[in-house]
Amino acid sequence: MTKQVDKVNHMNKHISQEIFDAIAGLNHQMRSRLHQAARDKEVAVSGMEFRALNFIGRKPGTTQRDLVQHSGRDKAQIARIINNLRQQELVETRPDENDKRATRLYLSASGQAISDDFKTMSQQLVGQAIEGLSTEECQTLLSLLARMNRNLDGSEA
Amino acid sequence: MTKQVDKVNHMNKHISQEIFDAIAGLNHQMRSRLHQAARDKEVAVSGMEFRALNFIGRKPGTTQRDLVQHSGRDKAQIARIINNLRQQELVETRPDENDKRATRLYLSASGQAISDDFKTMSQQLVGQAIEGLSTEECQTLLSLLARMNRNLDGSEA
DNA sequence: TGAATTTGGTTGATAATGTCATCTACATTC
DNA sequence: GAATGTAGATGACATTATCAACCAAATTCA
Repeated sequence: MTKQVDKVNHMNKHISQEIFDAIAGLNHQMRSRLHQAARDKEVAVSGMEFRALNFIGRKPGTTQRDLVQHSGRDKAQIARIINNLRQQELVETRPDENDKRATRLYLSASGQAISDDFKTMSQQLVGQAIEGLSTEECQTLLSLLARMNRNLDGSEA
Repeated sequence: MTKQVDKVNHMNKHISQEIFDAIAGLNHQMRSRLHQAARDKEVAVSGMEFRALNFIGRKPGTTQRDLVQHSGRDKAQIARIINNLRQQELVETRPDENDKRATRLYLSASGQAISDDFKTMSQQLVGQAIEGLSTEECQTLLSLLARMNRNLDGSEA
């Protein structure tokens, strides 16, 4: 394992730099375009809020805790995002039966609508980014990214 | 070309979503760890400042304009970053001979040192992320990311 | 040449994102 | 039942990003 790392590091010092830059650049591009698209469509939800909506849409009944775990963000940030969404009545909450501390999260109808809207936008965006890439290449990309994410997730105590 | 996009979109609607999430997640992980590492080492330079240092190191004599173009960031942000770096005496500036508006940017000795320091950190970080990936896989990853970046760069007027 | 426009860079205002520490109420452990 | 852990809320703050308005030098072109 460590041997592998050394080998890679030794072979291409500059590649890590480029990978870092490439990811940062892509992320920024995607964010700012999504932001722009949202403004154009006058959707009053910002990036992280959208991602939270999406997550809740995929997993109705999740908790903030789950969101924190999945996103890696600070719980304070998540709490505020959820609070915003709740005030805009895009998510509804129900207390957990078993654990009175936790609140379970669901999309409201308008939340669902916005989530769908935004999903379409982000699909178009990513679609544009992966224009010319074959399905296999997308799969490869995704699996590589996933592995990297796992490497980083696992490492920190 | 368009046929290709449609095909991909049709085949895997959810993949774009996952790619988006994966990139955002990776970016966040890398940023926050780099930030942490910087704090630990008591390097008083933050993420974007570091990237600017790096860029200037790679291309001595660049201008803010180049940085804006390369990074895709707002010129106001770049201006402030450069200003900070200049105040910390990490970059030096010389007026452009031909164009009296422009100022050319160079690393000072301490700027160079910090840049090197930071480069090592980010290499370790990315090294950790790509642990277990073969050199070929890294190359593939990088070329896919680069293609995506190009797709997005080219598209917006 | 001189007016109009563009371009490199600066500044102010403000929004979005992220981090840390502290606090509460409930849950779990022992 | 006391100690400890966990879900979430809140205050304070730093970083990152965007937009608009601005100045001065450069370029265009009438």
